[in-house]
Amino acid sequence: MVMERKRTECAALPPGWKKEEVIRKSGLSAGKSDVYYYSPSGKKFRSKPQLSRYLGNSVDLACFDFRTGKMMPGKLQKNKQRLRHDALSISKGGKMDLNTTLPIRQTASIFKQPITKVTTHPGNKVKTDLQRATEQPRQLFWERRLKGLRSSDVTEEVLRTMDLPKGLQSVGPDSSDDILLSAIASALHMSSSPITGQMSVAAEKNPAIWLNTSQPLCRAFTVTDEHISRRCRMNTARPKASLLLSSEIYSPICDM
DNA sequence: ATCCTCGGCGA
DNA sequence: TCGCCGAGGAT
Repeated sequence: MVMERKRTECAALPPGWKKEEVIRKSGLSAGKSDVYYYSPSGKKFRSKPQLSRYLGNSVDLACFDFRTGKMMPGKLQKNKQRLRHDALSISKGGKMDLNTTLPIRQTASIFKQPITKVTTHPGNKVKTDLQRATEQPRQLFWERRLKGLRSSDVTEEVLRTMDLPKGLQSVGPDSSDDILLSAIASALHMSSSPITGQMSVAAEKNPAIWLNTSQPLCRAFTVTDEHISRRCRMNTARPKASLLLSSEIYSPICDM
């Protein structure tokens, strides 16, 4: 007979996290117990440091008691954040777990090593630049993977694709309007800085070298007063909440 | 290969 | 004593 073990939802952690307590049944430590936690994706955690590393700053475990699974106010113990090899977070299903803390190598490597993030390096222009040190590397033309993606509403019907204004022109290989649309929509979401398109003239001739990966694959464009006034007139005609994503963010594009 | 379990080290 | 994690055995 197989002993079923209860994994109980842990209220102190984000939804989906389960806790399990296993009693040791033999050996010198018989009668003692081990506590494990399971992420929503099924990855097993067997210590507080391991859990802390995984959740990062999104959850403050300072007063979290690993054994009981409850927050214990007034229990401010030290919580050092060592980086060790279980940073490689492929879960049981073979899928990469989401929400892993940043400075950790997520790509496959025969060496299970964390990334040492150097943010202070006098004399080195690049690494001293906080913007660049924080920025994740991006694949050139990564937008191509967005090809074919369509938005849909709750009834699963594919919504009308948005038309791009003639002023926007694509740059790079495999240039098509649907990729460009996805790229711009993505850029608006991901970046807090202005979307300008590819400013460098060289990017048009040799995008593989001159491409600015934080900008969408389109030529530099300008928005005129004419665009904006037309935009305002369209406002009242737009159907409400037709997109799951924020229509406010998309609106400058779809009707311009 | 992964998973489970208990030993054993260090705080 | 307890938390953490290595490592051997199980699967």
